[in-house]
Amino acid sequence: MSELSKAYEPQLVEDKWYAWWIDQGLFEADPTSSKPAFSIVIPPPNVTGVLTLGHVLNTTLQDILARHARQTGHEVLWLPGTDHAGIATQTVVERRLRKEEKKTRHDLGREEFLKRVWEWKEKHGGIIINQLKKLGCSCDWGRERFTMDEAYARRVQEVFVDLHKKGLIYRGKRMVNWCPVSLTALSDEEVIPKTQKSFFYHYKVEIVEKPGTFLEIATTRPETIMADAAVAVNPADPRYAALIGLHVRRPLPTGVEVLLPIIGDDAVDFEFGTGVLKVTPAHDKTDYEIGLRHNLPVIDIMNPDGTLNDLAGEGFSGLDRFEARTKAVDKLQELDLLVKEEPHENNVGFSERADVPIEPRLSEQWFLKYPKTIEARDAVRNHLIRFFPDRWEKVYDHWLENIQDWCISRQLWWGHRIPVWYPAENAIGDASNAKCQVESPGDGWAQDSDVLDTWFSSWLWAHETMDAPTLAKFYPTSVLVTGPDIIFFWVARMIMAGLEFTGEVPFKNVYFTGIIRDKQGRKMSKSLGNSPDPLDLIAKFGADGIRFGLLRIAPQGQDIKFDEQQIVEGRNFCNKLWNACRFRQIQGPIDPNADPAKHELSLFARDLLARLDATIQRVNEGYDAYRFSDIAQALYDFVWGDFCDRFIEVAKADFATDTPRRAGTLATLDFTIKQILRLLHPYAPFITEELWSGLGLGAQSLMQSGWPTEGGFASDPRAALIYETVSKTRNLRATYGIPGNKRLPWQINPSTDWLAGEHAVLSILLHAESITFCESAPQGHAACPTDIGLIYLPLEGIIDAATEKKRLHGEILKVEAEIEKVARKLSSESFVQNAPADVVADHRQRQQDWINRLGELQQAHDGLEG
RNA sequence: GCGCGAUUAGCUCAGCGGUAGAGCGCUUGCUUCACACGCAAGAAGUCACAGGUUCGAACCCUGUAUCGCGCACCA
Repeated sequence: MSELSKAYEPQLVEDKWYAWWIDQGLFEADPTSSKPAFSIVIPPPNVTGVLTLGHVLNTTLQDILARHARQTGHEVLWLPGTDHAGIATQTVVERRLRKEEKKTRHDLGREEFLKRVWEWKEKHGGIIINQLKKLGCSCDWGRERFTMDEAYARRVQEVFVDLHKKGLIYRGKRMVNWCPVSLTALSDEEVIPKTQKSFFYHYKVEIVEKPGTFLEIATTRPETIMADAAVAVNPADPRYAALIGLHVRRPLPTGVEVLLPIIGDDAVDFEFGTGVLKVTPAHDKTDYEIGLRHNLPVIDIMNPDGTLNDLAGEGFSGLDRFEARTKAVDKLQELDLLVKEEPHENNVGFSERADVPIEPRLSEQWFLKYPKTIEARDAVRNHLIRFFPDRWEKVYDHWLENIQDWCISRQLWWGHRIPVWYPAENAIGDASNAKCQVESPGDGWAQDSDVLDTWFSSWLWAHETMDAPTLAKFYPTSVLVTGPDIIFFWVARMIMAGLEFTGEVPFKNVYFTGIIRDKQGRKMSKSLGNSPDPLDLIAKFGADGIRFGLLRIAPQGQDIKFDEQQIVEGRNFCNKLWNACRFRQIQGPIDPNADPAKHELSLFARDLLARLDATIQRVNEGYDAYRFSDIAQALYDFVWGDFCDRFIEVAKADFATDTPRRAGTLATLDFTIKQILRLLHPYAPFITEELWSGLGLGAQSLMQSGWPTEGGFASDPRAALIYETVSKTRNLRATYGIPGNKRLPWQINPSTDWLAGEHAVLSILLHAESITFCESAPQGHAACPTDIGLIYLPLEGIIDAATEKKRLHGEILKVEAEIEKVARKLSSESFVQNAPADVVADHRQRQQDWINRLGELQQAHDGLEG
């Protein structure tokens, strides 16, 4: 083959290999295969979304698992697809419509609007999928699914009908979380509490039966005074208990006299505020419940869009809720009822999508009483499903323990229409004569106008994306890789759905990724503009660079502070590997079947192969424990440190002249490169495939070449002694400002008998002009004690005696400190008596080694003049 | 309020009972025939704080502080 280029250029090879993999059908899952199954369903990204770093992390992890599974002999299904993302997608299309045509969805009508959304989906739906391909994802694309595919959508509706039949789905008038911007109900999980700096407004109301006596009330929402139906105190509160049964005058709206009863209710905390609570059943969840207990009227003063209606009275009607708040305060001031405004921090629920405070609102919605909650809890508690990291088990359990019914209807158009039919258009919402079935009962029947929560379709994703043979082979899936932010939205619900509709858990393991943050620790977000475009990064550094770089800093379940530098390092690592292979290529033809065991090997080769074994073991352990950054680090250390920095450098000695070691060293290189490429392939699929092919290691894809097993090589500690010695001599050079490229005449008085055999290697590593072995200290030389003996350099013209004395003195101080440390430990009776014998022996040995070294240094030091 | 994470070199993070580590950055020297996306050497840390367990603690236990994240009806 042609010679490799000087630097790895990912742009030139990535597309080619991806097309080839597809062409070879390597990502296709065969349900009839006899191999053990390994399966993952992708967490479906929003159909109109674009790739974020979060996706990169998430899908790279899945790709690593999928490729690793293929290499270890599994039949792999990685099932891709997208989610219709109800609110998100509808909002995008509506915004566009407003901008470009100055129209609302109501101007178009339901049918026409949905046509537009589908058009939008067709246009933008493929973007993220293509981006995943750029990343190298090995999904079985022929099985791509969409949550609104015809068959899938039908199943969603069938599931609704089924649960309705079982009595788990019901329609009810409840307090729900209402988003005044999206104009729909939301589930509790879609409400994000945010701490707000607001005000506590204290105002007073007169007690009707005791003119001139006032009660002081503290509220954060004075704009709802007009909807108050009572004033509540705790019956156990001595300050107010006697007032229960009396009445107060409601200050707003002005112009009408409304008397509110003073009621007693345990829900009132008398420590909080003034201990007097204004009860607003229409606009607060707690107040609604109090209202139910006391039979209070529900006075709804708000329109769906958050403006006030006519019941709010003159001057408030039509105002936005926040304008109304200011105005209500002014009004109280005018009436001389405002006592004070106090700065106050409180938690306000925000709509996840629209990012505005939600309104608690009484409304008719469809609710689901979750099925299989007990079984779902047990499945995780008894480790039928394992969470990685396991701390999420507690979070999951706690949520299920306190689970509330799920509001599943949405007042949107984009989504799965609720399969409930009413006898006439004007009867919509009246459950009394409704029919719950997928098909229309016939002419004259009108379908419920609402759609289902998006998660009511995605909770079926693990099984409804598969046909019968696929289910038989690949379900339950092996592992789910997702973010902990959707543990309730998706993970928990999928477990319940799996148990309810398949009788099995949907997956065996769940790996929760961390969340990617910027350098300052903030979440990536569009508005902050701190979210780099992964496509730019791929273009700049290659898909392998971003994959490896990101994975190396993504420890299990810990949030990740993103820094482009990490991607640079990933790219550099790829280039390092590339050049190591290039070095090998320059030495001559490669033997794809090289077997180092068949050769006489240098001690360095044996040491390298032992380290390769250790690396294989580290990597395997990493996969078992889902410790992905450990795997990346193990490979980085081995490739860069053991292979390049050490072995390739000593190998140069074997290639400089035609030595008997040459064949063994070549075989070791070939074998090790082969194993490295296999081990690294899941993390860096493109470059490894390119090298595999380029070096002629196999005609088949690397993906099909199996997984390395440990070769059982024993390490050779002599290698480390040489490497350390070389380090010492380089330090010597640095101390005297002797450039690395200056050749030096070394003399060595060896302390071992095997050193002479390594003459050529030492010559290269020490960058020697000559190396001679001696048996005693030569005249006029400085001595450097090392693990393999005393090494000498001439003083004349190279070493300055005074500087060398100083350097040695520095070393002596360090060694003395070490001796002191070990001695202190060994002098402790209790340590010697209680510590395990081998630990004590270890310390003794260390002490002896340091003492010996000290002696040598002392001698070298004292032997110098000056 | 309850729960969960984090706190180790300037930065990003490993290490989780037996001599404090890596990469980047920094300083210095190298166009040494794979790689300057590189090589080599070096400086740099009372492992947040206080107690405890242990022969021995960055690591285990108990508190405290700071930051972050969940959960909870506190108006």
